[in-house]
Amino acid sequence: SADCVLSNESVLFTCFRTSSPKRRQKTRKEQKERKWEEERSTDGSKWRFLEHKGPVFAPLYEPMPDKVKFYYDGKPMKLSAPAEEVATFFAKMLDHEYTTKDIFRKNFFKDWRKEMTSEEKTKITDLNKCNFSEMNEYFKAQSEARKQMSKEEKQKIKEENERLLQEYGFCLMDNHKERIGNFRIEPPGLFRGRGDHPKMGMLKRRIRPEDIIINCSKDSKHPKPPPGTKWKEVRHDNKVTWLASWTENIQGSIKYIMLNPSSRIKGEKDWQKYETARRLKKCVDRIRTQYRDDWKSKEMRIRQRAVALYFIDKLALRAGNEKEEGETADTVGCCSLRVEHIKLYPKMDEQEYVVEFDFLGKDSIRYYNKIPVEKRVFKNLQLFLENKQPEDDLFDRLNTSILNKHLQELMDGLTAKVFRTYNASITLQQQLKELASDDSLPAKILSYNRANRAVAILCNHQRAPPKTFEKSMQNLQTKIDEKQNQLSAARKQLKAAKADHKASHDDKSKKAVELKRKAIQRIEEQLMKLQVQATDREENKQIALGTSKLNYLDPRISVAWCKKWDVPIEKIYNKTQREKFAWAIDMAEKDYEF
DNA sequence: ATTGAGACTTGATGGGAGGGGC
DNA sequence: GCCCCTCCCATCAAGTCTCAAT
Repeated sequence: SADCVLSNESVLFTCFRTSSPKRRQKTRKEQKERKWEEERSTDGSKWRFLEHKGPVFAPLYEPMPDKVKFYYDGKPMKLSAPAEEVATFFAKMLDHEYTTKDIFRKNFFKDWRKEMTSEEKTKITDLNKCNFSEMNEYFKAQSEARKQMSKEEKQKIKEENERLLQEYGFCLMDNHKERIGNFRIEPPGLFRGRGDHPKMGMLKRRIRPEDIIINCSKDSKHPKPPPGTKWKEVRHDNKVTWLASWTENIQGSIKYIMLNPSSRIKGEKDWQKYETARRLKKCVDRIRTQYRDDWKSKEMRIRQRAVALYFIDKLALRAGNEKEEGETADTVGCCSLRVEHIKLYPKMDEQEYVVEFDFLGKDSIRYYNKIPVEKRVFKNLQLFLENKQPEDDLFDRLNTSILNKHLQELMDGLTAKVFRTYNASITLQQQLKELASDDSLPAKILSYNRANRAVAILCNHQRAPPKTFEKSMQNLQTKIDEKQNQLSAARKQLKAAKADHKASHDDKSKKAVELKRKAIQRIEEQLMKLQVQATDREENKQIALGTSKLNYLDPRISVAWCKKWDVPIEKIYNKTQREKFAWAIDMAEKDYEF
C-alpha cells in the first residue's frame, strides 16, 4: 500500500510523461492535444495568462404591448415597468403546477410587491385577484410564432448566436484558446427549487455589470463593461479557475463563469479524480478490513464512522453534509441520515438483518433500498437507534468533516466521494468483462449500456419516465411486428422462388433466389436491431445513464473497451463527450486497466 | 469544534435541432 | 420532402470539500 501515500501531484506528472509513447505517431492530434503534456506549476497556481471578453448579459426587459392587459379584481390595470416584468415571470409559468403551490405563491407575491410603486402596493393586496391570463396567452402566441418562423429568420438567429459564441464563448488561457462553459449570465426569473423548497417562487434578480467580479491576468486585455457601466471589481487571482463571478440573491451563494469540460484545466482535474480513485483501488481491501474491525470498537464515534463508511462504500451513498434548516429542501446523505430514514428487519422473507432505506437525497430524488447487512452492522444500527426520536440523527457522533478527516489519514486525497467514483468505475470494468462477447455491433452496444446501467442503478441516477415512453414503446413494438410480418412474407417468397428455380433451372430464377436470400438477411438484421433497441429502452425507463457516464466512469475504461472490441468510439461518446474525454481517448490503449 | 465563504463537481430537466423512416 | 422522435445541450440548482476565522 505504499502506492496509497503517493500524492496526486506526483502520480499526475508520472502519467503525463510515461502514459502513451504511441502518441508520437499521431500527426494531426499531436498538434491539437499538446496541452495534456505541458508542465504544471506546483505552487497551486492554475494559470499564468488569462484573457477573455467578460460575460454576456441577459437581454433587457421588453414591455408588454398595450393591448395585453393585466387585470386586478376584474379591472384592467397598467403596471409600472418593474412590476410588469416580475408579473410576466409569473404569467409565463401559469400552466405549471408550481404556481398553484402555496409557498410558491406566497414567496412570489412578497417579492413582487417589493418591485411595485406605492400606488400599486396599495391596490394589489391579493394574488388571487390577479389575472395574468392575457399575458400568458401572449407568451404562448410568441413561442408559437417563433416555431412558425421562416427558415431565413431562424438562420439569422442562429448566426447571431454563433457570432456571440465566437466573440464571448472563448478565452485565452496560457497558450490555448479554450471554450467557456457558461458565458451567458442567468436571466432574471422566479426561483424554482427542486422538491419541497422553502424559497420556491422568490424573485431571482437581474444581474448587472456592477455585480460582476472579473478575473483575468494583469497583462491581458481586460474585458470592457457595457457602455455606461462598471464592473464590481477586476482581480487577477491565478489560484482559481473562474473568469467571472457574482453573488446570487436566493441563497446568497456565489456563481461562476468557468471553462468548458473540454478545457485543459477541467480535463486535468477530471483525470486526477480518476487517478485518486485508482489509488483507492490499491488500498480498498485494507480500508475495508479496518472499518469491519471498527464495528467492534468500544468507542461509539468510531463504530458510527465505520458503519457510515460501510454504507458509503457498499451503497455508494453521498457524504451528506449538514444543511441550514429552512434554507433548502430537506434532503440527506449518509452522515445526515435520520432515524426516520431507516427501518430494521431482523427477518424479512428469506433474508436476515435487512435494512430498509427510504429518504430524499440530492435533488430530492428518493433513495429506496432494502439490503441485508452483516449481523454486526445490524446490531450497531440497533444501538445507534436506542432512545432516539424519528427526527434525530442516526449518526449523532459523526459528520462529513470527521469522516473525511479520517479518510484522509487512510489515504492521501481520500474523501467520501472517491468511493462513488471508485465503485462506479470498477463496476463498469467488471461488467464489461462479464458481458464481453463477439456479438454484432448493436449487441455490443447493448452490453455496454447494460454495464453503464448497472452503475447508474448503483448511484441511484433516476429519471422521470419520459412522457412519451408508453407511446414510443408501442410504436417500436408495432415496428417489430411489421418487421416480423415482412420476414415471414419474405420467407414465403424465397420458398416460391426456390420452387420456381427448381422448375425452370434458368439463370434468372437463380438470381431471384439469391436476391430473396439477401432480402431475408437484411430483414433479419433490421429485426434484431429493433429488438435490441426495445430491450435497451425498456430497461432504461427510469434510469438516467448520462450522469454516471459523464462524472463517474473513468473514460479510459470505455476507450479501451472500444479498442478491444473494435467498436467505434462515436458509438459510445457523442461529439461533446469526445471533447470532454479527449485526454482519455488520447491516452488509453486497449489493455488499459482501471 | 463550529461556522461560513468560496470553489468546484454533480444533477435532473426541457426545448429544440437535426437525423432517420416513410 | 415531411414529420416524428430522439438525443443533444444549455440551464441552473444542489451537492462536496477546503480553508480560514472565531
